[in-house]
Amino acid sequence: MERSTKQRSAIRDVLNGAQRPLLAVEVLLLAQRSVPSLGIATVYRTLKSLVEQESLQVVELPGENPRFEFGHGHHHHFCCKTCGRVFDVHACPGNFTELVPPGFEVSRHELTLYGRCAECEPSPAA
Amino acid sequence: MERSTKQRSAIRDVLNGAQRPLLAVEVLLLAQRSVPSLGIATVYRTLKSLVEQESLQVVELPGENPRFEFGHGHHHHFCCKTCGRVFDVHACPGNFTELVPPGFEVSRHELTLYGRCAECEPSPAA
DNA sequence: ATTATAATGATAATTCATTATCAACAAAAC
DNA sequence: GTTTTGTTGATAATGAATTATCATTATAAT
Repeated sequence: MERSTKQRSAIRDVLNGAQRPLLAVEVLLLAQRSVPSLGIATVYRTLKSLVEQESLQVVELPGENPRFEFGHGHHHHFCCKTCGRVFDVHACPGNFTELVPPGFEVSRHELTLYGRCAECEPSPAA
Repeated sequence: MERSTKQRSAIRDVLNGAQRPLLAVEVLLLAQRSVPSLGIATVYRTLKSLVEQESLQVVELPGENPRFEFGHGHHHHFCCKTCGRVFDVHACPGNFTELVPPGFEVSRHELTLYGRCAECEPSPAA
């Protein structure tokens, strides 16, 4: 049977606590705060099984490594070009069916916004 | 000086002819119609220099390898889940500034639509 | 506390796209 | 046609993320 370990709890907690999707490396670093000995292999193993067994979602942004977050409905993402962090955007402009030519059928969409997050300074030469 | 070769013309022609961004492998296969001996190394070399020197744009879709297309203004993409091809979508819903929390600044956006293209059959059990 | 075995962590191995290497080839100048 | 040297293609090498291996550790039942 499956055992409960401090490593898995730490990884779960980190994913639950973050308000944003995390890279495997981010999970590692954040979870090492509670379990310093944590290795990257355990992170990958746990992420993989969470994705297979539960509601952990894989978030893929263009040209970036997969991020992970516990699912909470349809939403989009904002990527800060300064700090590289990705935030959830819970608003959605709606359906984009009318953007495509006749004969095309839209079933899903992904929207990624880029810019500067609230915590990052505006560029010096304003 | 730079030399003009049949390989480069073939690659250029393929990129110009396609109405959509192409993977390196797609460029290879399409260009081999005119130059059967064409190797993948030449494709990568040519794509790289075109991106550096000219208006060849890199199109990154979530979880996919980069595609390439000659630039023609701001637009988005439609990815057919059946055939895997990516098409240009020249319409744009506009700016998404109001979707993000105060303090956040949106400078760019990427929109990817998924569904079925006009050439692919609808799923059998309608 | 003992035991069975699932889980961990260090790291080797894998995967796969992309890049480097280099001998053979070919474009452009002469 | 000959020469110069940029270009090509086969393939080895690289890089980076992820996965497998395996001895060790730790959970949970007894």
